[in-house]
Amino acid sequence: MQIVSPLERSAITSSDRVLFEIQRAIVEGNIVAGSKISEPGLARRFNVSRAPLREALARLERCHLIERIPNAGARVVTLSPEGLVALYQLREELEGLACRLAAEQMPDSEIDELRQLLDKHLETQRVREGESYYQEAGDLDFHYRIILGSKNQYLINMLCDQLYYLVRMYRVQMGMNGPRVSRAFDEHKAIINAIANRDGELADLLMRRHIGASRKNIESRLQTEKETS
Amino acid sequence: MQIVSPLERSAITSSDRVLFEIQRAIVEGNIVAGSKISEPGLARRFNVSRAPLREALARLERCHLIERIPNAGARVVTLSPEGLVALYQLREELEGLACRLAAEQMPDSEIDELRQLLDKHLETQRVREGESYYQEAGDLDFHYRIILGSKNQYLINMLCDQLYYLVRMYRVQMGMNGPRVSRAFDEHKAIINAIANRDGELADLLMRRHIGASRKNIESRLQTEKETS
DNA sequence: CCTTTTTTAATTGTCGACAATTTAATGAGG
DNA sequence: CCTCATTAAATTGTCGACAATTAAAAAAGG
Repeated sequence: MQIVSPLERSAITSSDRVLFEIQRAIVEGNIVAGSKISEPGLARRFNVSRAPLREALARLERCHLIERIPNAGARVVTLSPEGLVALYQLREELEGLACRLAAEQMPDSEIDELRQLLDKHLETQRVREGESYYQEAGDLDFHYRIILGSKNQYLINMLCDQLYYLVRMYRVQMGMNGPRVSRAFDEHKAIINAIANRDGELADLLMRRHIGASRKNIESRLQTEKETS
Repeated sequence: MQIVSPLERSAITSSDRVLFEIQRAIVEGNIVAGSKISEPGLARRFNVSRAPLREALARLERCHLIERIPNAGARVVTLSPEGLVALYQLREELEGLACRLAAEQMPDSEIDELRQLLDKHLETQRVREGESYYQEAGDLDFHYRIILGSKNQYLINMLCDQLYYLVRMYRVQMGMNGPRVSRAFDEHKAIINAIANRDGELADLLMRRHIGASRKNIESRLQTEKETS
């Protein structure tokens, strides 16, 4: 089960291909956070000219995975507690809104699909105890579908095509798994129930809490990491 | 009083320059909504090669001012009631959040400045009765400052560097001015008062209403335009 | 030995040309 | 006359090279 973003569906051009490869490398830490990016270096490494590479860099900047300074170059972002808080503040609002809209817009068929998917993930989760990769994939799948269910193109673009790469980066690079998994499943269930009941207000509230809990979970990791340094 | 976005501060490279020119042309309708974009054509028109032009196009896509299809080209976005609603749904959430954060984060000095600015705008408004350009500039200035006051970099980037160009495009192309102006000033006053009182919750609520009213105002214009066609 | 200036190297931004793909035009067939 | 296939034109994507700017290294001065 690959974690594939909506954008990644179709890698048409060679600029797309290199974008996805670099994106993954940054998220997974193969290109380390905070390091400087060399255009000629990356171009050689991924066997493309600088033209498509620069286009990819522009799109990486949009996801906040790199920061560019004119005439000076680009750096991979550095993860920080402040950045994490800022990111999750936004997620709470946006995904709360997504839930409210999804409660109005999602057709019953999509809701059923999402329910089935939750059950399926729960089973594979039991089998593959402790493999955080599958947990993350399942969680992302859940959130993606609700966001898409909002049918708001700007909301979808912001979350799925921009912020979620950073969310994954925070999770992956601080090894998100741990004891919160089973609780997350229950929370997901409650959210989808609220959406099925067309109770947007409740779905909104539950999603905000859900993300808030998730944030605190990562925050504690960032804290312990800080203490041991 | 030019309407200058935070990004526009410094047009370092020639790609920046052409970006701002095209951005303005699209927002003001000099490049008509829905029209196809010709890379060679624009390159000649703005006296640059296609390399910086394409970089500018990539950044225009990020503000949702154009839509690109791989190997097919780019089109200027078309304005629609659905798009407007989706855009303002997001603004309500995001600027509501901005107010809540600003109530915590803005130093008193910034709040005072904003108050003075409001008064100044009110005066120049009385003098230049009916000039919608100054109204818009004043309104944008107000919203920008609150967003910046939130100190949340992702929020700032999304609103000021991405969505606000589209907001302006909707406003400019349907001639926003009209009878809402004086009421907007009162609403602005109430919001800044709530922030000064460090009442984030109230500021949040007031901003949501303020934007909701603004949305309905534009919606009615889009409606009448539809009826006369 | 440290600071400042000059020189060098490297990197970024821009250009023009070519290759690949798509769109438009042309022609053949029904 | 319309539809489909083929060809031609135009547009997009990619490449390598040059110009401009910035960062690093070396040299001069205190």
